[in-house]
Amino acid sequence: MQADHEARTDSAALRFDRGAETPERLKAQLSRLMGLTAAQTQRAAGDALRAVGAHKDHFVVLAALAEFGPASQSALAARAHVYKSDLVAVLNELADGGWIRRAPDPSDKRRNVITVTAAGSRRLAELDAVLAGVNDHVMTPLTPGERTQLFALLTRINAHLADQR
Amino acid sequence: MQADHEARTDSAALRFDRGAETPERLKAQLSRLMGLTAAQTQRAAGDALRAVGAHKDHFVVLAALAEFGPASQSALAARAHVYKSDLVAVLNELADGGWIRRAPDPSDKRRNVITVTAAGSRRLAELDAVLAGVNDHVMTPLTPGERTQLFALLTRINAHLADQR
DNA sequence: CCTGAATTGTTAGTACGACTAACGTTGGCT
DNA sequence: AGCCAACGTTAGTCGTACTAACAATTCAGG
Repeated sequence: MQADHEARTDSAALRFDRGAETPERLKAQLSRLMGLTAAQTQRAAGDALRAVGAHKDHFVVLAALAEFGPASQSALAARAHVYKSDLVAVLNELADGGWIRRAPDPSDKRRNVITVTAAGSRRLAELDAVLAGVNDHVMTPLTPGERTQLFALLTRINAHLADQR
Repeated sequence: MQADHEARTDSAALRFDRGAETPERLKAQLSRLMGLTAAQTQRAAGDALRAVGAHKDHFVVLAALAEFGPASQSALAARAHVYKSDLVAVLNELADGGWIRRAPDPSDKRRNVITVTAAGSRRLAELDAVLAGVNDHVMTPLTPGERTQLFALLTRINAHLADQR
């Protein structure tokens, strides 16, 4: 057996329509199509980030820091929508890479002030480029107009569902 | 505090664009938009199924049985793309509801033959209706033409990504 | 200024889905 | 006969979303 040189798992299990092998009823389920396609996309993004030693939250946290400036961990958790408990590990990893600095806040000894380093800014740019590549790869079969359309349709659905209650 | 009468968690954490609160870089990531929207959709589907005491695999397995006829557990696992290890629990639940029968195969004592009961057919129709309602709810803001388009775009992306290697 | 309540970072743990490994039983093959 | 493959089942890993509890610190009110 020599079957896993680069795909982690099946990769065909995420195919929505396998012709006669796929029950017709499943082919009508948008939730399934969206779920599978999102899983493919996230796997692609996850793999690409893993290849450079990062993962999703690294990008999210660096982006939040870059755009909103230094923050305490709980402010950061709120902004990046990462649980403060999970943030601890993310910050440890980012600090190990030298991409952020975690310093005690002199004005409030409960707080840490998180700051992006110069290397952190470069790292963010790197991860941004990686993800741009993934997005492009995912949307390869679509024309520019179709890409815009897809983005718009998903955005409307997302806003609609988020507005519920 | 009295804030969780029916939403299991945040529900706002799945919003893609929170205006000024959302870092601009995140607003360019299709993988994020797709992931969040798929999560919303799957949460809606999961909640709706849970409300009638079912979950995703119940539907998938019943659909496969209904369209391909009685099968052994491993055949079913292959067709429904459910791991045979997980299928055990699903079949236990379906059997408890009286929706399937699990009988030993007389011609091969290793096998169980799984059959849908009449109640199982009705159950499938019920779950199908529940999911149709969810799909409709999710796509509320879209016109019929847009719904078709979204389906088509996602289908192309899914096929493209599944064809990789 | 003192005491109780709230906040901060952290550790630990739950819930759940996707996925793998191993095992006893049975069957087909030669 | 003997060996390997397939069957159903149990158990366990891994990753991610999410909650609970806790010590340290700060803050507000009497």
